[in-house]
Amino acid sequence: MHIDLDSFYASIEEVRNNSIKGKPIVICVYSGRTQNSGAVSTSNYSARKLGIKSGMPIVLAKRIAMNKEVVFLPVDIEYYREVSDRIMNLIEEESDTLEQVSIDEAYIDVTEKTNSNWNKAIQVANTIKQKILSQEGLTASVGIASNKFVAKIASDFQKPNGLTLVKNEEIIPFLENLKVSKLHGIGEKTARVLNEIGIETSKDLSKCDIKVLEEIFGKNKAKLLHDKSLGIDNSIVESKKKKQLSKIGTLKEDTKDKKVIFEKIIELSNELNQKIKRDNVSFRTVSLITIDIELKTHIKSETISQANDIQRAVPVFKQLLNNYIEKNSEKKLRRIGVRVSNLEFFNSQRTLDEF
DNA sequence: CGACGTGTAAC
DNA sequence: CCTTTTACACGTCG
Repeated sequence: MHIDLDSFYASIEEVRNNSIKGKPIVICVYSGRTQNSGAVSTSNYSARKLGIKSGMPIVLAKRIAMNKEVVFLPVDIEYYREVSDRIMNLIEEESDTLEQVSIDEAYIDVTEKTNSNWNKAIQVANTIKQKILSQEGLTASVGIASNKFVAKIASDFQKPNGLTLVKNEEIIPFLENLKVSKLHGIGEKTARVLNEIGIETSKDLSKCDIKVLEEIFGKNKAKLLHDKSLGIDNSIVESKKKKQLSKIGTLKEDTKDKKVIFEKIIELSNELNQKIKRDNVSFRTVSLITIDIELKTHIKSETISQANDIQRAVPVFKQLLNNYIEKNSEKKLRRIGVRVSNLEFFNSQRTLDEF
């Protein structure tokens, strides 16, 4: 089963403030560069009808919103996480296994609990939907199928507040007419390449000779694409450990001034350190993410001995920045980020100052 | 085989 | 006009 909280951030804000309920709501990530620089994180369905969508520049959204009553709010991720945690706990209680994939999405396995009975699965889904509604005032869209991939697409089929069951014999007819870009894992690039060779729908893809796909995408990806077209997915529902933590930010203005950039690195490092402490992890690999004025991203990394505090990473960031500036003396930077990976989790038991 | 950089994808 | 965070595959190098 795949459970997707409907326009999560925007819906939470509606619950928080009854006076904006039903109005178009746009949740924004302000970059702090100018008054309205930044992007739209989430909009509710009322705002989507106007054409305000995720990822859109805020300035553009405001232009569309001109002369209309549209509510713009900044993201309050801390609060959304609290709500999310409560909901995930509630979902977990109704599941054999929970796999949370993001703040507003989860897969659950209910094979045991339902004895592989579709009707029982629908009951479980409705119980979960009802609890989320009564306890948090939010709606969710649910997809039920015999694998994660089909469940994911099913949850997207009727939104918001949907419930879609796809039984095994319904998988092919269900997928058949979908555009390839609707298949989870096929993004913009892959869809474009497929379109170029005349493949528009899932059906087209399933009929395409695997050899042809191998020519273009290589053996592994070809198999993956072919499986997707037939709704085949053997991956299991399992909770996964985080593999990296990062924090990225936008510079006040494009610059190549080492001092200015490093100040931002320090600021981001402190924020990243909070995450490191919160998750109680140590790290071995340290990366500096640079995004230049053309929005091209570069990542430079270095692996060090195990550390549990960002203090150990800061000199590495400095070094990586020096290297970058040396090699790209002409290029100004727009954004900068810090990342740690090669993580190891600790029991709260273990004392940390042994490093 | 581990480390690293890049591309793709999703949220 | 252009945010943030994470994952994973693949090629390459030593």
